[in-house]
Amino acid sequence: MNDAVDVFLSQWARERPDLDASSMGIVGRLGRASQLLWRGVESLLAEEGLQRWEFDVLGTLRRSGEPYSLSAKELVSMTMVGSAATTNRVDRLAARGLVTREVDPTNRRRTLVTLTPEGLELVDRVVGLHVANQERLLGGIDGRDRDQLAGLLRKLLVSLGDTLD
Amino acid sequence: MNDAVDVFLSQWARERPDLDASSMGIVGRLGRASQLLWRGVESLLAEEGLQRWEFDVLGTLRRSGEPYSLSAKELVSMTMVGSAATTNRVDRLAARGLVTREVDPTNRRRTLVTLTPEGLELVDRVVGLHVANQERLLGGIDGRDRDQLAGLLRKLLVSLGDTLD
DNA sequence: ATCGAATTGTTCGATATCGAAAGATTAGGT
DNA sequence: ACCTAATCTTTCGATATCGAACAATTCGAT
Repeated sequence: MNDAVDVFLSQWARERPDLDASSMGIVGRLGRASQLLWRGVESLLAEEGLQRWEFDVLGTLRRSGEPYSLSAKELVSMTMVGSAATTNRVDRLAARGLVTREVDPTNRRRTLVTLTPEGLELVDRVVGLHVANQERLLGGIDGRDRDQLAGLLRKLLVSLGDTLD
Repeated sequence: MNDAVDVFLSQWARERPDLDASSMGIVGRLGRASQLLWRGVESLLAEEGLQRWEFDVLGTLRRSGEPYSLSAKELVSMTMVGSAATTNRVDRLAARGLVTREVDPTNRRRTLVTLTPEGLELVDRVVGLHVANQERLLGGIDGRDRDQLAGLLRKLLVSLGDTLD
């Protein structure tokens, strides 16, 4: 059984036999797998009335622990999206009543974003479904392979400098 | 050494110990690794005056072989981007003189997109640098791990249904 | 106390994407 | 031949993002 990247690689091998395309295969498969997995994630979230970016923000607040409150800056660094997009996201979540936005009284430059009870209830319910769904999406590879994959990805990430300061 | 996903996972483990977050770890690491690798790819392409989507289209035409010509529909299916975006991309590449757009005389519903000599020269030069760059980006993991990773990703992709018709 | 630099968020303009509707062409059945 | 359905591409409106410019606040040195 071939995957879509096999075709990609054989085309390059035919057209440019001078190049060793094996590293293209890894980068290509990583991107492709990530894309397909996230598509599966999005489809579950959509059933619960959430977009991926919404779950991203709500989940970030939730996993930060009580009082489920982060500054805009912290959200930026934890979600890997820019400050402009974060402003926009918080606007829309606040409009849905899932978070509140308030000025931090101890430092009025900061905006505190906090889960509302509705937001907390929603994210706590959806995260369970989300985990089960990811389990299902990975169902095609068994536990041993899964551990191996996790380990290799971790090694790759560390080598790419994906560490926290 | 921890990667950024370790923190993510330990936060969830603290807040929701009832959930088994290991599958979240795989999906998260895949997405993260893919993001970081593509960032490295983009940075090389930018040095050559190309954006990722441009290389994506030019490379797709190049690897299709002579006469380096595909219909818009074929481009859509090979690049995984919608038809509206493809129209837009071809517009801009044609404006740069890297491809031509012509109506297929044998079926005037079809638009044929073809590499110009300039486009061919460019993509043939850049793809070599691109491959070397990907080799560099993956430099942190050795050959054995790389093969293992490629195999696992391939298995995952097949299980996700990423096959060609 | 006050001025300039640093920090934090928001606004603005540009960019790229998608889905749905529309336009143009071809194929198929009668 | 003709009409309808199918195919292929483009257009349009909506969405989400980014970087740079801007505004507000705080910090630090004098």
